[in-house]
Amino acid sequence: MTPTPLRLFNSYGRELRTFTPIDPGAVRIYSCGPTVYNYAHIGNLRAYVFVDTLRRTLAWKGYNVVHVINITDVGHLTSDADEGDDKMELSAERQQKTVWDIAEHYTQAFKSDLSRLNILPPSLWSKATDHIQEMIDFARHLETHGATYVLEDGVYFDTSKVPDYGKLGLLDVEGQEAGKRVAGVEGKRNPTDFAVWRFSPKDKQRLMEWHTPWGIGAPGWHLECSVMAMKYLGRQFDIHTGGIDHRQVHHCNEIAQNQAFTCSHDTGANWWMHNEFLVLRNEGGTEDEKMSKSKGNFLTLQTLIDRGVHPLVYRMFLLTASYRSSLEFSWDALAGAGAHLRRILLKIDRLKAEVGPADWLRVADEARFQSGGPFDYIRAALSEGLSDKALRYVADLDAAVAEDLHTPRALVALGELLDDKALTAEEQLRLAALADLLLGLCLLVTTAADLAIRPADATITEEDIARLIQARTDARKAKDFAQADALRAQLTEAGVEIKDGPQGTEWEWMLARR
RNA sequence: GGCCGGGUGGCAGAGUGGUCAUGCAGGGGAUUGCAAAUCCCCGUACAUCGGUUCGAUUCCGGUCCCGGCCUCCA
Repeated sequence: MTPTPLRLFNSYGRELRTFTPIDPGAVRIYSCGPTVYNYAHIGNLRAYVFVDTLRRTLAWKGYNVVHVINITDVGHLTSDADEGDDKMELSAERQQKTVWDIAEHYTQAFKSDLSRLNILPPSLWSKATDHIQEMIDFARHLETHGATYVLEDGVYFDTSKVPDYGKLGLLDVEGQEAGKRVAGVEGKRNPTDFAVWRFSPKDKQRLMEWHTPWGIGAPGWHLECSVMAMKYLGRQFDIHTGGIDHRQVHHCNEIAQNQAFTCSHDTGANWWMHNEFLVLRNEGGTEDEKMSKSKGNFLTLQTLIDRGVHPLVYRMFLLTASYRSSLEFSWDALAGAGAHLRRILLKIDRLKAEVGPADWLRVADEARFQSGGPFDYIRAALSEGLSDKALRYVADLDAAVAEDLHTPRALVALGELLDDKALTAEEQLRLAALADLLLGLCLLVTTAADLAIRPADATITEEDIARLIQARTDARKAKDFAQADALRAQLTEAGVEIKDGPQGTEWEWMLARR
């Protein structure tokens, strides 16, 4: 099998480029993480499934990966007009907790979401508040390079001091009208200038503030990423990821800070990659809208689970689209992904029964416990003895992800190989395990039955279900099919699906369908 | 207002200058007491109007509609 060279879309320049790491020993990745003042919504989580696909693809291609995700636990202002309150503080006040409790709670919730989605943990989590000293030092450094100036309410970055400001976002700096949507800050030299440090109001102590050479206040939110990425990954690393909304502002500003810091044209990362949004249709309307924490129109992973949707079904749903296309959320589409995944798992259940236990099957599971190592040895173990025909599917999978992480194509390949009668059962199972290295759907360790989870609003008890099923079995024995069908209808009504097999009648919660 | 990106069958979503996406849903059949699962079969979708071309859903231009960013946000 000839591997397809990995090509990744670089937002910086907007082009597909063949990936080559700076250091062949390890690919360094930085991902913008969450601000931990609320639960992550399922749109936020798309960003991390995307990065996970990137990491799996790199591991599949034989690379070591060092991956940093930051936790923003510094409150940033809810808006320019709303000074004094910040998100962390608001959240703390509302819940009568300290900001540290808030940060800890939502950080844990976030990590738990990633784990439920089978996302490989990063090599390092880095918290903004652990890097205050470094942020001050960094800002000072910028100052000595003449890239900042001080205004009444903060230290500002002068974006005219940097070459090509806004190139990543294709910003038309000249054409931007300052304050078009928001009252601009008095005294800014350029509309695109941004705060490196924001001073606290003179008359009010904020819950989170720090002393600096310029005054008391909190770091601007672009600062932390520049500082932490540089600290852990170096002045120039391989890939920086984030949501598409960061392309025009946050990342442009990060790049500007990096360039001013290093006095160079280097942006800080060779690849800047951005995932598109998950969008939600307006209530009753035809217009789509992104999910947004501040707008409150969001769904959490837990909401999905409460409605009987397994987290891996959500992951499956995300994989049906390219990370660079916006994806329309609907319960129908989600149910479709669930039905699809369920069918795949049923097939794999059958294959497992046919093939029986094997050492290579145990190896397949090890990918779940990797945290940055290449998948080479796993691929080797799984690929042993594959026919040419089977190897062509491996090449298909490889080509799919090599083309900018094209998971929809990988799913097509998976569907085809599970259908291909020219393959042996063992080959199909080995190939499914190989595909799962890239997809991360836990195909070999999850069963179709696992997907069916009890919806939070289910009222019937397991005991009642068992009783009804027994009654139906008795009715069937007595050939009272009318009674048997009535009992089935009763169970269906309660959200329970039953099926008669050779081992008797089994039941499952029906997959959530709105 | 400026900049960027879209509009593909019932739904989601690939892709391409000229016979195929795929999945889900739906229809028909086999099988089943009925179902489930499985197997077989089934759909002239490419916003719109012009242009280029032997040929355009795919290239170019106009129009309409939608989204993102310009404010914290994946």
